[in-house]
Amino acid sequence: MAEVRARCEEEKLRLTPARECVLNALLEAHRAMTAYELLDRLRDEGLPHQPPVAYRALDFLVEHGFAHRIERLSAFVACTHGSDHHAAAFLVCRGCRTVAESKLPAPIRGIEETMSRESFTVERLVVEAEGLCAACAEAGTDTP
Amino acid sequence: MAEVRARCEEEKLRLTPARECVLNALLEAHRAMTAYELLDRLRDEGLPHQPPVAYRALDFLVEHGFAHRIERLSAFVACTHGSDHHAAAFLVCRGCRTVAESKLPAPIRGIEETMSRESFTVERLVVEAEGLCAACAEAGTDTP
DNA sequence: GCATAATTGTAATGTTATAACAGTTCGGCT
DNA sequence: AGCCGAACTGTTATAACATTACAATTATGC
Ligand SMILES: [Zn+2]
Ligand SMILES: [Zn+2]
Ligand SMILES: [Zn+2]
Ligand SMILES: [Zn+2]
Repeated sequence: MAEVRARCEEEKLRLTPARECVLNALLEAHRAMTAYELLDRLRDEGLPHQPPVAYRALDFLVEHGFAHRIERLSAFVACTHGSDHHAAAFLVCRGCRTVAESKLPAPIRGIEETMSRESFTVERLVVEAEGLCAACAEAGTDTP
Repeated sequence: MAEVRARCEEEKLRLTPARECVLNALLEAHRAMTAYELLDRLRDEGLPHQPPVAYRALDFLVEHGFAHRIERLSAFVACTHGSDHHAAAFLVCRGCRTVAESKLPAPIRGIEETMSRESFTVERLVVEAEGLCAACAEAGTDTP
């Protein structure tokens, strides 16, 4: 959080109350949260809590690399790697919705050939592995 | 479509009218369609058209590998590779919503180490590249 | 034929996301 | 200090996507 504040100072970004509240919630949760869960948090903090408030804060956080959207969950997590808008892969537990973030250093074999064959311009790459984390696999969340 | 009918015969799957109508729509479209677009199609064909009809047909088609869900679009495409429930990567054009499917032969470098470190069990892998297809890049869909 | 499992029909509801627009605050400029 | 335009906020309304629940029907194996 201190890191984030520093980066905002440095890059002249405005970390307004709603944005800070949303980021704090994500940092504390250590798991993916939906926009509406974040709205609840905003309400608890006495901040305005109509849907656009959360979505605007999330747009800001995602745009500047402080958070990521998890497509599989229609939900959001705090970024666990400092650097700006990097490509990443996510391990998404369907049991507890925790998300582990892994840097994505290498291009993905199999996709580049199709890309070049179709001359497709990639702007964003989504890589999400859905499954069970160690704790949920142990607990048998799949076959209760 | 003939192929699909053959596989259903072989595996004793019931390709009911709603399921067939939805699959036909997807095969003809050559692009991702939402559940509600498919409901319109069902209505046009005189079939029932409440949301669960489309979602149930799509569940069937996805489960048996005849279609894929594109998370980025909350939409669905027909599978362009015959074999059953294979991993795949998708090139998703944000201009025209066409989707190119690429087989995903190799594991993704960078994600396995995190997987094993966290002892995470992967059940499904989502790989979607969002960008512009050649036609849309040409047409300048991004800066109109 | 009869039990069972799979599928269908339908209403109601829940969840996720955006459009639109008036008002306010911020930062740079003169 | 006063003004401008850009960024941001507050709010209402609505669009788009998805599921629950339950009764009714149809297929399949014995
Ligand atoms: Zn990150
Ligand atoms: Zn878990
Ligand atoms: Zn496929
Ligand atoms: Zn296109």
